[in-house]
Amino acid sequence: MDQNASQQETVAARCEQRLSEAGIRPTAQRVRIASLLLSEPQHLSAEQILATLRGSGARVSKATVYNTLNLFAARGIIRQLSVDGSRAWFDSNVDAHYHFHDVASGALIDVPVPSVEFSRLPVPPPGTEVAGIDLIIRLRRKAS
Amino acid sequence: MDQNASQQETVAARCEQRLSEAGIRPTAQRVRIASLLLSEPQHLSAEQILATLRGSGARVSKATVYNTLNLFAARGIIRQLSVDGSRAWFDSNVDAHYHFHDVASGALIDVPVPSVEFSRLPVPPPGTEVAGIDLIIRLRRKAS
DNA sequence: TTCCTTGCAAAACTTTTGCATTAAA
DNA sequence: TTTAATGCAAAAGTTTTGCAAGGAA
Repeated sequence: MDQNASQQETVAARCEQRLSEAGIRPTAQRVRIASLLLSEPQHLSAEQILATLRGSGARVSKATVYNTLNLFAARGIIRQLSVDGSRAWFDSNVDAHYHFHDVASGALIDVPVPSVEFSRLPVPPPGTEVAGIDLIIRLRRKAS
Repeated sequence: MDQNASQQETVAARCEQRLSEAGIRPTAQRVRIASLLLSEPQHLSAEQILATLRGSGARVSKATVYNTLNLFAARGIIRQLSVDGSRAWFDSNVDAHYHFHDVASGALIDVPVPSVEFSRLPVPPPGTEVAGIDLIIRLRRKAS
């Protein structure tokens, strides 16, 4: 067994366990989707995931990809991002963090929590409380 | 002439001028869309605008609504928001500001700039600069 | 006239859903 | 065996586009 294969097996096994812990039945498709997303922190669209899986020989349907991503997001295994309205992005980093968005290229870059500090935040309207803060710093190419 | 009619005329006239200043030919449809949006700070979807205009007897097509909203957004007359990925929201307030988003009801509430203060922000990646900051504070119903 | 805008319908995309089939426990 | 997940195709929802007709300069 070469190193790549064993590495993938390790990732798959870890994902399987993580899904089980979340009460999600670890089917072949779900483990493959989880392995793809959770191998490293990244931002992927449903179509990208479908194309990547099919490109690597997996049998997966579009419906399953969407179902799975929604399920993962609902269980807190991934996070769905609204960046530009054209499509949803799925972030494998569920720890609190923010984003740079390079408008020209569409690239998303994680911004760790400690690099943003709020010295003042508005009081939520009566009867509500803050559930989360989505911060997107839009970037353009510097002229200079 | 009653007060309402004269008020509407004033709004329409103001919108017409604003469009002209932006180099946009103030056609009947554009003025109506601008009047609706710019009468007060608000967040509307394309469908809402279409329905409202048709409900008040205007002859407007869906294509024109979308074309017009995109045009206005490109010229900085309105601002397009990505809140939840389901559809675009158009904000008639183009001054810098942030938003509360009541996840349960979908409501959007403006947050004025002075009520948010950043004491630390990340340095943009080399070759880029900050074009804008989108901040959405998600709200849930308070349990207590 | 000439150019721009509109309306309509169709197309393009992304995402969801219904249902028969298949796989998991 | 029983329940849940998958795949396919179709549907649904939003937004864009092609093109003929209409309107402004």
